[in-house]
Amino acid sequence: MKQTDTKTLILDTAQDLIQRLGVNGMSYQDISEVVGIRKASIHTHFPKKDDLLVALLGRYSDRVLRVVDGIIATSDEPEVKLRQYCGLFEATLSSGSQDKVCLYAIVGAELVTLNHPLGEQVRHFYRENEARLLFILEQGRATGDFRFTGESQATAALIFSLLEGGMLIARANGGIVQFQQVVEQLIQLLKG
Amino acid sequence: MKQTDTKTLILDTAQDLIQRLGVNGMSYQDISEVVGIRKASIHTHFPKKDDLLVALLGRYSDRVLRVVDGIIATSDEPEVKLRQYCGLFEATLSSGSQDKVCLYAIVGAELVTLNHPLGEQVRHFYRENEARLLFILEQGRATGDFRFTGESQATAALIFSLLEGGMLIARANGGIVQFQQVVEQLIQLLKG
DNA sequence: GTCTATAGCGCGATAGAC
DNA sequence: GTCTATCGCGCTATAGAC
Repeated sequence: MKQTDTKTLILDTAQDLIQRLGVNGMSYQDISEVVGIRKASIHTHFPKKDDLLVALLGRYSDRVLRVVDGIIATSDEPEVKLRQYCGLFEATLSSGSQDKVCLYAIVGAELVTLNHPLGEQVRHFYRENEARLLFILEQGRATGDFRFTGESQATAALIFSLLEGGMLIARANGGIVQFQQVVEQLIQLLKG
Repeated sequence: MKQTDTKTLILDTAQDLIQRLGVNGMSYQDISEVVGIRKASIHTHFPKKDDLLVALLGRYSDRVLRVVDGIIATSDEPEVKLRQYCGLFEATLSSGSQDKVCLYAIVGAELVTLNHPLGEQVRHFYRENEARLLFILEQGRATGDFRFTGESQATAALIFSLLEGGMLIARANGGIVQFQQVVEQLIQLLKG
């Protein structure tokens, strides 16, 4: 297994910084100070900042969706699957440096300032997550775990909006405890 | 009634720009091009950028909370009040320039990059909104309009997170129609 | 692949004329 | 109150030595 090469170190650092400061709040200089190389050297690995962002968003999306697919593939009850899915977001909120939110929550807020194809990557991540939530919800309705009325698709969008927004709100006010309570309340509402 | 003086024009323009681009994506130069004065002239009204931001966040918060208090003060059913509250966010999404979200959603995403006392203003806005949602929810439980189980406080945080996050998600994917469907689904869940 | 050095630009902010 | 002009800074990005 390859050790953490410089390219990976740059991506890891950039991800941490963006999850706290946003794309427009992070610079190559910030990365260089953490990684321990000069900012000019970063351009060797990612010539343009957009090159770095494309790679970073792709890696993050791939990782998350792979884990989510793993959760869905289990034989656990739908409620357990949903709790595990929400747990991914909760883990992000408390991992590594403080004040971190989902990468795609903060990048989504900066959507209008992004160049192609970054906006499309954001849309793709949102759609893929909602599709997986839809699957869990319909499975839960079939088993009787969930008893809510209305459209499953709208409920999937509701949950995803809630999780992404919840991280931003919790970071500013209430912290991880409030986030956990919100998730628990969501489960209660879905169980009717 | 005083005409739209330059100071108000600057605030209006800055608000529109920030709701689309964020604080770190908007500049005095951007404002000057819309208002039609030189960027140096903006410093006459708001010497530092933070001065402008403090004034803007204060004005926005005051306006929203005043409207919300008006909604609460009516004799409408709690469900109607909640729909009107959510309607405020929906109206923002489709008002003026496209791709706008709640000012405090995008500023909240940039929270870590803000200087004092901007972070505290963000927290205040979130708390005040959750408090008003809590009032509506408990009134709805008392009247029987809402039949959900669990904590009202967590549910208030849930709704607020959902609305702020929903605007960001809807702007990127799904648009105002999805936002409306999510709100409708929320009401369904609360009515049990 | 990393370094030094620098170009070129946009930013917030200030000085001083009108 | 608005203007022109400019400062100083941080940013992305590039050139060229090692």
